[in-house]
Amino acid sequence: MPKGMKMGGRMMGVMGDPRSRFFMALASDQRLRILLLLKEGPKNSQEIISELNLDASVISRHLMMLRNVGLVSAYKEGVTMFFKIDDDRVFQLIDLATEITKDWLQRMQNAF
Amino acid sequence: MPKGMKMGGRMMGVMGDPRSRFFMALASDQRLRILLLLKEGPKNSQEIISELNLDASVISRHLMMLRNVGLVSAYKEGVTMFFKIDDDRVFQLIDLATEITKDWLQRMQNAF
DNA sequence: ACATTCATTGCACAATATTGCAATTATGCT
DNA sequence: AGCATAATTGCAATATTGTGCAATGAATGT
Repeated sequence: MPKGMKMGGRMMGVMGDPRSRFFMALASDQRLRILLLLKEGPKNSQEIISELNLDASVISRHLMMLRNVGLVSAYKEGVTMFFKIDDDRVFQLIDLATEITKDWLQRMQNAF
Repeated sequence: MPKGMKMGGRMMGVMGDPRSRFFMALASDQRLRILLLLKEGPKNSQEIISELNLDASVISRHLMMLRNVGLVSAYKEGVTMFFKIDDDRVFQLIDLATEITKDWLQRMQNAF
C-alpha cells in the first residue's frame, strides 16, 4: 500500500485484527450499558430499549454487534426475543479495565 | 434529551464512560500493533514508525491516545523519545480477548 | 388469508476517527 | 543566539460509526 495513499477511517468493515474488532464492541457507552444490564440476567428487547431510551433499531444493531463477537447470545420465548451474556469473562475484562484506569488516575494524582 | 433528536457519532470527545474510552484505545489494529511491539521492550518513535509504515504524526497521535488511558508512558533519552508499556495488565486484557474470541469461534464451528 | 406485533434492514444524516501534509513547537548541540 | 532534528499540532480529506425513521421480514393469533 503506497505511503502517500489516503486511507482514512479504520477499515474495520471486513479485515483487521479480530481483537481490535472485539475491543471495538466494548468501546461504546451504550453497549457497555447493555452488558451491565444483562449482567443481572437475561432481558428482552423492550426492557433494554426502555432502559437505554434509544430506537429499537439502534438497540438491535448494538446487540447484533455484541452477538457478532460472541459476548451476547439470543433466544426466543414466545414472540419476544431475549438476550443474555454468552461469556461471563467479559466482566473480568471490564473489571480489569476499570482497575487499570483507576490505578492510572491514582498515579496521576500522586504526581501532582 | 428528546428522543427524536439526532445524535450521531459516539460523542466520545469529552464525556462518556471512561471504560468505553479505554476500550476505544484498544480498538485499533495500529494501536494493538504498537502495544505488541512495545511488549518486547521500550522503543523509540523511529522504530515504531518504520514498523507500522505510517506518518510520524499518526504514530504520535496513536501513542498519545495510549498514553491518555495509562497504557503507555514516555521518556526522553537525548533527543529521541522512548515509549514503553506503563501497565503490563494490558496484555492480560488482550490475551483474554483472544481467548474469548477463540472459544466463541470454536462454539460456532461445533454448531455446524 | 389477514392483521398484529416485534425484530431487523435500507437509507440518509450527524458525529467521530484515521490519515497525511505542512507548520509549529520543543529540545539538544555548537 | 542560532541551527538542526524530533515530536506535536493545525488542517483538510476520507472512512467508519451511531442514530432515527421508514420499510421489510418473520412469526403468531384471529
